[in-house]
Amino acid sequence: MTVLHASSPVTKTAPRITRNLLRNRSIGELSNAERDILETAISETRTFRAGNTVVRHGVEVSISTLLIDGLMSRHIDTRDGKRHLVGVHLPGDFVDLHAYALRKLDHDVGALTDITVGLIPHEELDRILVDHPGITKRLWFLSLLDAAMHRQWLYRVSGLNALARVAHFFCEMNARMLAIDAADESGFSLPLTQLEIGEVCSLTNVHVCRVLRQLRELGLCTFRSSRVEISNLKGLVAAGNFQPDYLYLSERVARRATGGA
Amino acid sequence: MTVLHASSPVTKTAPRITRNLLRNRSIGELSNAERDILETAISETRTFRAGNTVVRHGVEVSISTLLIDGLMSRHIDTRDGKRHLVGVHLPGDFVDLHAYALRKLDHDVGALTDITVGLIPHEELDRILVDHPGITKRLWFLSLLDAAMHRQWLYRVSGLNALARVAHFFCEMNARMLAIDAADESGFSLPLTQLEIGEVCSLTNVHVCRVLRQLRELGLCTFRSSRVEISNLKGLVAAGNFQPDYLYLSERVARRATGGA
DNA sequence: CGCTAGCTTGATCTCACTCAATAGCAGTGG
DNA sequence: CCACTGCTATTGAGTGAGATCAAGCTAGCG
Repeated sequence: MTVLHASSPVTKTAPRITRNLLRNRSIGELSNAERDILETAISETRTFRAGNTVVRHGVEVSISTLLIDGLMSRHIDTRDGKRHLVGVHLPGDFVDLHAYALRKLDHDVGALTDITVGLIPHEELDRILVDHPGITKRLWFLSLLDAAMHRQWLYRVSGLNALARVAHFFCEMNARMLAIDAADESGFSLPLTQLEIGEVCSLTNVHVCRVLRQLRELGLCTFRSSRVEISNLKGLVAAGNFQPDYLYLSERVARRATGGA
Repeated sequence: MTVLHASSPVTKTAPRITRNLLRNRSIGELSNAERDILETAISETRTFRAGNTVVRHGVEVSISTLLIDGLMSRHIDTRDGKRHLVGVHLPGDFVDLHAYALRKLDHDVGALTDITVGLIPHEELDRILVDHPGITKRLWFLSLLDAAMHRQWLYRVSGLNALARVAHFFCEMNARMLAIDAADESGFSLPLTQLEIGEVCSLTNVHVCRVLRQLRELGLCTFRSSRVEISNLKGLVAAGNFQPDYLYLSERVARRATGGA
């Protein structure tokens, strides 16, 4: 479990592994020195195929993973076989940083698409904790961001109806994609099935399908072949009652994420 | 906002202010030295009356609050006046520790009952961050615990029906109360209205009332005059599909919280 | 070509919401 | 002392958003 073969050597040139880490957030970008330290801490990179479980709940772990490429999920499964997503992760997300202090996770972590991750042994984090309080605070910030997203997800499923939930989720994804430069004015790629969107929004795949049609008919957005095409961002933001402050984005990106509302 | 009168002097004798902080958790108790440092960091204690808002969302804060006595809530309000609780806090909880790295909160924090809190200026946390990595890691752990609870709340409202939600919530409260020695074998005090339980479980007060009757009729528990009387803990745990691992309790308390399941 | 996974649409059902009326209880003031 | 107000709890009747069940469709792929 702890011994992983170094299949792909660490690349520290050109596009940096940490390029999307904390990118466009309110606390400002990482310095090059900070990036160096973090990239040195990454012992290796690794790939997983879509659908694979990366970390299973309850198992003691000694490594955390930084998502470099692809989409990951965090989910809680029920005895009757239903899956509930409690998080969707994009490149630049420190997917299971919380494993560092918790040791065991209370949920599963999986690959939604083929992914590339960087692995950081917890001894490296120990070192950062002692030697680099500045970086520690930034990593802590990341955990808190995660919790802030959980709270908003809680609001989403308990405070919004089906249409608004999906709209809100699309707005969040759009905002986070914008932050890592993975969305343009017209939309973004979202390689999820309708079933998975349902697992995020606590809806059945059947109802997600109906809601997507509604969003289309309202002229707000179109979801087809793993891409969200936004036709009316302000309308979508209003439909989902989306306020991006919980993402702690840089002002510029926050403005773009709401269509300048 | 930042200047607060030192109405009640800090007491460092007898029952320590930090007595419930991280009490009975899996990472072990705080040492006396750690308690000393944290208690020195608490600039003063303060009281609020039930119903008051302690921290409002969006306002920059420079102090975090440790709950010493009473119950607090964290909630997101909707435009149509509905309130959604995203957290309930017990003595020993570091209610808005996340304000330290986030600066502004994305939700409101309020007093559910009359409360006493300890105030820790963020400069003190800065000092701890630099000088005491061990304490920093413990505080970080607390933030992560918070996030873990959010995830389970997400599961509760999206994966369980009305009866199970309330049962799950009662089980969580029981477990957390046990951890701070505020519950006995028969039950615990829970000074919430049915409306507030509804705001936690995403149910209307009317439906909470019906669910409470069901729980009574099933012989699982009774909620009356702000107290949960548990008649069949194992049954309640089963009804709520409650697994306390997300609370990262000490083994002893975890066992008590499930009735030795 | 057939198989499978995902999407779509329709019909029916149900859990929890809404609306409404009543009762209990605490506090307040005459 | 009782009358009044406001909050909380309780119970009933009717409603509706989304679930469930079922069938057909589409597209990618070995």
